[in-house]
Amino acid sequence: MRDPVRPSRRNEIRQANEALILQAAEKVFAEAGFGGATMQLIADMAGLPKANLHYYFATKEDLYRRVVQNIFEIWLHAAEAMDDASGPIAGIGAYIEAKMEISRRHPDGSKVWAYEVMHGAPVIQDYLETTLREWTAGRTALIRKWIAEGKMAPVDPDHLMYMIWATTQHYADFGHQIATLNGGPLSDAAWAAAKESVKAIILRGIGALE
Amino acid sequence: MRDPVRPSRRNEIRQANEALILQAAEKVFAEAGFGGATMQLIADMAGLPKANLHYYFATKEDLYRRVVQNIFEIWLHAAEAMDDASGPIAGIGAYIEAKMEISRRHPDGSKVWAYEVMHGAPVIQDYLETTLREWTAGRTALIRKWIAEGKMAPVDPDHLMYMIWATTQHYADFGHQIATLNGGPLSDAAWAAAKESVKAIILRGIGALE
DNA sequence: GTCTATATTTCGATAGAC
DNA sequence: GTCTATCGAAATATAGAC
Repeated sequence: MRDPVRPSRRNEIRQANEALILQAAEKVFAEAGFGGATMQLIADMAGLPKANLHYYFATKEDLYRRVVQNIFEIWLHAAEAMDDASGPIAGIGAYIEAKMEISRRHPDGSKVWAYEVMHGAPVIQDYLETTLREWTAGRTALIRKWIAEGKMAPVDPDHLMYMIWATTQHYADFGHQIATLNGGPLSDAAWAAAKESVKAIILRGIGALE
Repeated sequence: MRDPVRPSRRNEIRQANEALILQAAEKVFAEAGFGGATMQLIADMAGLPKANLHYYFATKEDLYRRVVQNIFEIWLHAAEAMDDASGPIAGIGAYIEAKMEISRRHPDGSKVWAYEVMHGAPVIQDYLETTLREWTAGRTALIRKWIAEGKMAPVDPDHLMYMIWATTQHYADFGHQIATLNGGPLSDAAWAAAKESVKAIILRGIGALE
């Protein structure tokens, strides 16, 4: 064989290193934005020489794009419980819980997404126009069905989705502000209380508790 | 006189140029973040040579700090209608309306604030710990009073404030995403509908409509 | 696949004529 | 107070030995 490293072994190395770099990149992009992040900082955090990053990801923008796509995929799967539910209390309640849990577990990914959208979505505009638009249309249709069945008040489904996104992601994107006002990071109990508060106000707000 | 420009005239020039630069800087910082913004871009947008920016603002960070302080001041004054109200329907309703109107009129300022907080508030941490904390304590005390008087449901005042901030600012910070899903920027009527949707869900959600 | 050294560009900031 | 020219630092990206 010309190559001492077998394809499968090489794939393992590539996958492991890509994951390591992506994890470091997510953190640095979240802390500094795309413009403020440097390949050197990402390399240091990953414990690799800077040139290795360019071996696995051709450009800084390619690396950034992968980080944004990751959080997007995670969010897309968060609504499966909503689709299976028979009504808004279980469905929207489960969706809020899932989104809150993602804010807690993946705050950096959420921040990178916020950064990307805030600056005009230069690298994921096509996702907004295709995948996200179709995904949203499906969920608002479900909400309209629940309204027609008398299971909740006739609220605007789009603005309801915006409120759920805004509120749940706020605990990630503005986590630093919340921690400062709270006198420190939210404890497990405080996170549970936050979930319940958000669920209670929104579910009552759409008339799903009566 | 040694100086051909009288102090008052000089002050007028300084004020006018500072305002011009701050306006351009807000737009560029909103579009690119602190790290992605360049003094050259800001100078081009203001129609001035780059060196003039350094004449009025010693460093890029000084200029950025002024932009962040501006939006903070605007938000602080948005709750005056809340303080004067006799209950949550008028008070919180007016606060939501004021915050929505600011998101519509100052989307760039809102984005710069979001950028700053998302990245750990390196230049306005002291504001969070002093002014914002005191301001929030005053408003949550007012909400607790309304709850004690039986004017609204016993929701957690802090999480209610987070929801109001998150939802209203979402229309500025994620305005690009909303416009994409909406098929274009929100019309006057769409903005009015957004305001009413947000008010309706939150006011019903805190039990202030019954 | 890894890493050192470096090419090239662009940034923030300043000097100095006007 | 304005503007051209430029310095020094730091960035992305690559070349090439191992």
